[in-house]
Amino acid sequence: MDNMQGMKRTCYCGEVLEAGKTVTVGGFVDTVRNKGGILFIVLRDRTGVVQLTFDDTTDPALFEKAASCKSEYVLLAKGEVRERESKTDKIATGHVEIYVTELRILAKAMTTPFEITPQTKVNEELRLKYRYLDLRREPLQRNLILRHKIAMCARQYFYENGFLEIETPMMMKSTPEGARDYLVPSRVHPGEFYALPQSPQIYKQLLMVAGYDKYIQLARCFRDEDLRADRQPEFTQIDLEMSFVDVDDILDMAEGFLVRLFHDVMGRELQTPLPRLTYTEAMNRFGSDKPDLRFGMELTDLSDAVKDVEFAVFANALAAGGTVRCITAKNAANVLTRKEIDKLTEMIRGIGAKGLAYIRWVDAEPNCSFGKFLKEGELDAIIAKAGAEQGDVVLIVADKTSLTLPVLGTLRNHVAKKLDLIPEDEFNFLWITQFPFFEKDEETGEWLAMHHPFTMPMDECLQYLDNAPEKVFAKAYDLVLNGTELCSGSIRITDYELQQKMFESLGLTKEEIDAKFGFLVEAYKYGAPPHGGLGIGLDRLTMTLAQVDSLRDVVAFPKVQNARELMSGCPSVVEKENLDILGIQTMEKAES
RNA sequence: GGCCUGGUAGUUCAGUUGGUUAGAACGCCGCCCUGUCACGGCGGAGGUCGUGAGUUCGAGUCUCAUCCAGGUCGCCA
Repeated sequence: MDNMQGMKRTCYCGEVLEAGKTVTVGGFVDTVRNKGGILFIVLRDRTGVVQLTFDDTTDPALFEKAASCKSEYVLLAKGEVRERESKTDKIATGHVEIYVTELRILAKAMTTPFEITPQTKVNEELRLKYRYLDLRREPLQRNLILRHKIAMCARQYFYENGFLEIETPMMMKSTPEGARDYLVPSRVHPGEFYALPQSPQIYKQLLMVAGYDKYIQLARCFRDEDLRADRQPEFTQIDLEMSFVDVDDILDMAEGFLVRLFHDVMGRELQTPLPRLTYTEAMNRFGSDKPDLRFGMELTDLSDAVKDVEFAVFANALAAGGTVRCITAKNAANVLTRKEIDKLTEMIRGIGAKGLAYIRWVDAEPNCSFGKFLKEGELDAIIAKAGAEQGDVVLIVADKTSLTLPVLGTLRNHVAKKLDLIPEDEFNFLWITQFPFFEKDEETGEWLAMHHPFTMPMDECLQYLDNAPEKVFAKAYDLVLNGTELCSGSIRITDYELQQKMFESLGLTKEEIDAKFGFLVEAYKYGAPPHGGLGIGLDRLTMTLAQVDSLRDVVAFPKVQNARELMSGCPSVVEKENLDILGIQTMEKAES
């Protein structure tokens, strides 16, 4: 094995573009192609690949050494860059090669458990166990580099706009967010715990009280909940907070960042202002508070058109104060066969719907699943309202409004995917504003805060706080991109009395308030400028811009569904004496 | 915690109503080849069919349990 003494890398593999120069490159062996008297090594680093060429007539010893190289060996090679005799346009450096005069083998490598190639079909479990090898692959490198560029752009943009980056603690008192906390035991205070932040919410609000009127942080956040493709237990937020602002100021600032991001990182122009929908409008039109606007297929209210129909499902839903609504899938009759509609029915039953009525219009006469209940002219009225024509399928759900809308929203996404209606390579942002302040617990009938209890109600709603919680909307907003929630924020309550009132309407006792956030309430008594902010999910943003389906593709060392990290195997059992120091008793983990 | 899908050479997969010695491609090892670039040619090694029970004369194949991974619902304001 060689060392680097006397040699220094002068450029990256992907930068070798010009013949005539002498360069030194370092990297991993991608492939070795030994033709007998001439030998090629493709060397790879994070910028790309370059071909090293060896000739057995010029230096037989060097040729032998090159011939001994295997995949993934780490090499340092010096030589003259030459025009190739036979060029290729398959790689960026395909018109040149390095005629190597000095070669160092800096490290040998075992045969890897899977091939390091851009496209892989390898089981993700194996790739995650050898994550450092998977990360050598070009797509993952590209994603992590994209992530870096987004983070850098965020810092630049917000720094230029006067934001200060301030770190908040990783060990803190539990915040009043909704998720379970990851806890850290205190050795000094046995039986007491820190929580890892679910977000820096409280600290950034206190920074506003402290007068640091524009704050930003790329904040690591932790939530101990079950994972999804778009949910990891630890994630990063571009977290910010501003003073002396109202909703529009914050949205404008965030939009400025997105414009800059798209220009600098994606090389595209973003039209602003971004569309803004209220929560109520989004639910009514798309059945979702994070609608994908890359396609239409909006919901239609059929309640009026079916109000006299003697079909028990519709009549019962309407009588109970519910609704009858539909989506109309244009030209879908061939794809959405009877069998497919049955599958859809089964799917929405899984999310609480009782069933799915449909009109499938293939031949001259539409086929209607509830046709026998219809009187003269009623089908025409429904079809007209739904805007259906021959070739279309109308999918109808009748139930409580709070169930019907999200079910159709799910159906809308599902059908759009099925019909291939979602354009690739399009980025469709929108803001959702005016979220309901309270949410009724279906079981207990209690009103709960939909956002954290420091969210400011809209000015015109304050009068309803005591008597009509359903009429109270919040100065809260989400940013949605292609159906993914990217960002969430609000204006905070800065008035001490109003904050007390909010706590009271949420049923918190004085003792509970004191114990949970006494210090925060106290802080607001010393004068707080109006403020608000938001947190942009860096992981999800990267995932969407990289056009991949899983956060695992944009996180260097992700965790799997059961929150384990397959490479190191953590979480892991710790020595009993360590637990004793912390005053923690655990069940003995069964050894298998 | 519920539901769905998957687990067979290093990797990706095939494997017939249950029946001889479980196959292919890529990778790996050896030899040959002076312009390859998915290099090519010849030869070779490599398997506890996730694990454990059961049914059977006989199980990769059928049954049950269990582990692992993915998706999803609950959950994540």
